[in-house]
Amino acid sequence: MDKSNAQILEEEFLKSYDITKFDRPSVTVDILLLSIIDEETNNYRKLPEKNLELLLIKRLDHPYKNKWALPGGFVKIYESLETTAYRELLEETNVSGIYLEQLYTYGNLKRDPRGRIISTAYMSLVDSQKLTVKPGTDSVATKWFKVDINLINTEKEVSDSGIIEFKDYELILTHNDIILKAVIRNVKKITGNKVETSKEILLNNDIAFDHADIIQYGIARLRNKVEYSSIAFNLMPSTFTLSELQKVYEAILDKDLLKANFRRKVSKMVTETSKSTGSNIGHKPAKLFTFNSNWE
Amino acid sequence: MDKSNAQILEEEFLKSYDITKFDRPSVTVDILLLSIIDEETNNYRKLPEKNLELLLIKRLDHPYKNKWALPGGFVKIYESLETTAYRELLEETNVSGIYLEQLYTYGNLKRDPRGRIISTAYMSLVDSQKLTVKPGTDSVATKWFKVDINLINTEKEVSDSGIIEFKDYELILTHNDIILKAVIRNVKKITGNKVETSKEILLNNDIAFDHADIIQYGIARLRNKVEYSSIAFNLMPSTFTLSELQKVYEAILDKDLLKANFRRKVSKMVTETSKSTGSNIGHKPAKLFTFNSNWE
DNA sequence: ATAATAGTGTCTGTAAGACACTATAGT
DNA sequence: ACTATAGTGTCTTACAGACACTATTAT
Repeated sequence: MDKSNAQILEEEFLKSYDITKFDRPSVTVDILLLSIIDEETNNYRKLPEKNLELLLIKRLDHPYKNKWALPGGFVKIYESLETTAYRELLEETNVSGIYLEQLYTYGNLKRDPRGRIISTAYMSLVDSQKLTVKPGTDSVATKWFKVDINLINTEKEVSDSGIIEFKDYELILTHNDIILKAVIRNVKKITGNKVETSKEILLNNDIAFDHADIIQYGIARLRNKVEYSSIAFNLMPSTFTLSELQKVYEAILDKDLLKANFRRKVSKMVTETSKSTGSNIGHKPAKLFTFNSNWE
Repeated sequence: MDKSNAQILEEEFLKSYDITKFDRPSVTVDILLLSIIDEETNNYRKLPEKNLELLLIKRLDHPYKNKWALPGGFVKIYESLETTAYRELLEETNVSGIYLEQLYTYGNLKRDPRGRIISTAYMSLVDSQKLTVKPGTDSVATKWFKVDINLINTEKEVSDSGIIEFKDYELILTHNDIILKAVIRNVKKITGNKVETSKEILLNNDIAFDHADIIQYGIARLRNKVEYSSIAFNLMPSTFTLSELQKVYEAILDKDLLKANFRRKVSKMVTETSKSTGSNIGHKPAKLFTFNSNWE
């Protein structure tokens, strides 16, 4: 009886509560869609190099007209954030059920000139073989860009009040002749016991909004996660050779790995199949593996 | 000339663009404010036990009237997410400049009965000695709860389509006689190469909204981060003994650590001072240390 | 034979975990 | 003497990194 009374009171409260009367921001979702794409090779016996690539859309309208942006859009009132992300992904790639992970929510006041817009960034990974919109054959406005991020400068300032460290990363996105560049500064401020980090875009000509920041953050997360999780398998087809897997790791980490060590590292995450790669490849065939879903 | 033309076009576009005409969600910030609080002890020569505690507010209004909730509030149109978080922290604790880290953004449709409300959760860590509102002397509606999270059940279902794993965590929050309990199920679905995770609240009587979920997520993040970062020092005063530091690690991780191993692990993160703990403590005095801001 | 990939064995150094031991203050 | 904390030394195991070596296929 008491409880049902409380329920009635709550219902009455909610009936008279009009949330729309408060001034509030808009919310969007931006998606860092990543894939591994093979480089062309003319040597039949050489394995193709693999690159980490990212989907960008050329903006046809203001603001940031003609600049390149992450796919994304407004969160509808009847959609969860994930639903919005999956809807955008389906619109851009025609694939569903792919890997999706929330990255970070960007809420600075001036990040969008249209007004107060908060954006939750997601990272999505897809095996390029599943893409119906193949790289190269896509529309004018949607292109896959090879991603390069390099640490180009570090500075350290020591003072009485603490330490300030800068790490400047150069982000280079390439699609044929189109080259987009940005420099993102990561700031680490140490005062007493407290470590504070912040970011700043030092240079950016062609990447819309704060998307250069999102890209750098997402790639850093991927590089970190690939070292201890099975996240890279989201970029692989259902069967693959260990060399292919290694090239994916190398594309993500942007460094060469030693074969023997790599194989030891992934050994528990993969299962050997009875099949091997076909013939006419000019070298020893390799065993095909699948992801070991019993890992961990 | 061309550029200024484009600028004029952009300005015109923005002038006619009214973002408020779209239906949109509201945004709040919720804060997981954590501190380490000493247990009372009657033995003068024993060091006090330390507990990880969390600030909750008893809701005086609907919805979830009389339930306990994380401090938080609506993001004002002129505030960044961080600004909102710091404002809320200042209101609750009267301390500024403390550690703050974004956790996750919760955007499910039904998470708040008042309407469509998206919430970005932050985790904040504070040295309890800095708190002006001391635990115990606080207002009726604001209390510090000891946090316990235990894995109480795991299940694994293997089928043709993949593997589903459940991990059920029991969350217990205690403040004197007040005991709040919830059970949060973490689901891991493995299909092919893809690993998908989701969460579900199985049982929850006294914790408002989806805050039990946020608490479990934040504590998991803290437990993870304490192993490889200097995050725990945000909970320490400017000088401390290694035993005190160890007790903080033990409170966070909820397990005992071996002294020699612990000291090796933190050795590079601390700097020895010339001072030691005072006298009349019934045992050998300990050296005082500070955080080594040159670490990493 | 040569070019290319496939696959394995072993050494070294570092770090984590377990455990045993010594030292010191106050009653 | 006893209680409690402070502080160090060493053994084992596991794992990451470097490197050397063998095997197989197509031209």
